Amino acid sequence: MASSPVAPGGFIQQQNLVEQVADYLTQAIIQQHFLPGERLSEVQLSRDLGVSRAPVREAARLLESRGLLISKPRRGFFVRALNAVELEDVFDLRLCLERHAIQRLSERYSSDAERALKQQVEVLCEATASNDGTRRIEEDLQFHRLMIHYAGNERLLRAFDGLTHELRLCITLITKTHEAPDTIATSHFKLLDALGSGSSEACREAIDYHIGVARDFVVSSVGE
Amino acid sequence: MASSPVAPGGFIQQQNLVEQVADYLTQAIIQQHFLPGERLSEVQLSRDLGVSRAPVREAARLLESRGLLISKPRRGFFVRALNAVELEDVFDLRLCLERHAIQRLSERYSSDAERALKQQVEVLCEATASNDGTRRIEEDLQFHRLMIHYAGNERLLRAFDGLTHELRLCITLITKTHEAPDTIATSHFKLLDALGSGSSEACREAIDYHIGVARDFVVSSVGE
DNA sequence: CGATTGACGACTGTCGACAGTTTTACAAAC
DNA sequence: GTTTGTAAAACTGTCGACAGTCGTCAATCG
Repeated sequence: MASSPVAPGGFIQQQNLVEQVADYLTQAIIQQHFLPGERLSEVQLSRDLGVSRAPVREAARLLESRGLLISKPRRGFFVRALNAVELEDVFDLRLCLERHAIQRLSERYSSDAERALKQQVEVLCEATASNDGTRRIEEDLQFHRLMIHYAGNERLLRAFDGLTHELRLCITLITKTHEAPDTIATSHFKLLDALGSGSSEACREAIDYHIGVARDFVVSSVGE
Repeated sequence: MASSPVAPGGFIQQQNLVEQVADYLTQAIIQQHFLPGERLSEVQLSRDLGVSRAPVREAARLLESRGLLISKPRRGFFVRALNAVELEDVFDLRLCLERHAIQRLSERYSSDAERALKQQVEVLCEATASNDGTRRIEEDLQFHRLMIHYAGNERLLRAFDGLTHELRLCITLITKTHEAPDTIATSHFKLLDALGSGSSEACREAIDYHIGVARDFVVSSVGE
């Protein structure tokens, strides 16, 4: 979407303001225009965006529920700063969710799901080749999101989405380092192979390795 | 638990209108003063509670993030109605989280944790004997919350708390049916035994059985 | 020179009001 | 009796304003 902070003047007014502000804030946080720990002023934001404080507050509360902001009473909203421990917790929970998802999916693996996942791996490979780090990560997450989607538990998917919001907090840190493109592809193909084999042990092994690599990669990027 | 340093006795008057409204709404929904699917009018609520619409809106958004309400644009907030499928999804996710938690806990089972859990089982037994259905369920959930707390992943605990909010949606349905008191006690003691044995297989087996029973119990209560 | 205190400024929590939209009520036509 | 069209009522989304509170910083005191 619009990556640069737009000047308030002629902007489209199709969606509700809260979502627009939430999108703006999310992008601004991800792109580190607001640094971790930084305080956000409702008044300043509403002035900059040309809206009143009400939608700003609601958007901030939304981002708080997603873990991107934290609010201190009478102090306002602050950009969430993830430390190494919290990040490990996030990946531990992600492992928990994806283990369960791939287990459930292997029990009901349809040709539909297989086709969609294979296509997404191709999109991911393409994104990797394009050298757009952010897009690569988004397509990577999208693959896992699809996997959980086809696992057939909507509530599980919601939990995963909640995690990805937090992962995006340190997305720029991750994009700074470059993983070998072929590694990414083969790593995901192994997941597909495990699913195709129908072996729940193979699935668990594959996802454990996959998430473990991602965790080590991210945690080492953050704990500098 | 470190997260709720509740001051005992008459503590400071809550200064947060939003929290007060949220608590009121939560209780009203749990006690079915607002029925599932019912629409909540911001104006009416603010009149009834003697506050303006702003805190009501924020509280409603909070409850929306907890899954107790859902909002439709330009329509307002509605009490969430869980169908059987969603409820099964909730229990499937709960199984996912608790499997992981008991696994992690068995790896780091301390005498501290053991003591706290045993004490909580006693509290639970007491609550069961008191014939207060709501309190029994709350103490039951508290046991599981403690278990996940001692598993050492704060993020995992948050995910569990998000689930319990949804479970409370049908708490009255559950309390209407009565489980055998001794069954509840022994079921939790088995979890403690599994943890004490240090066997991850035993832990998994115990939690699978435990959550499975709870799921069947609740789903059969709802799917009238 | 360091600690304390008091005023100033900025900000959040809360409020009432207005505009546009959705729902409802009602009447007319078939 | 049913359907359709219209108008009123109610509601949400958004706005600007006010009051209480918190942090800052300079002036004062030890």
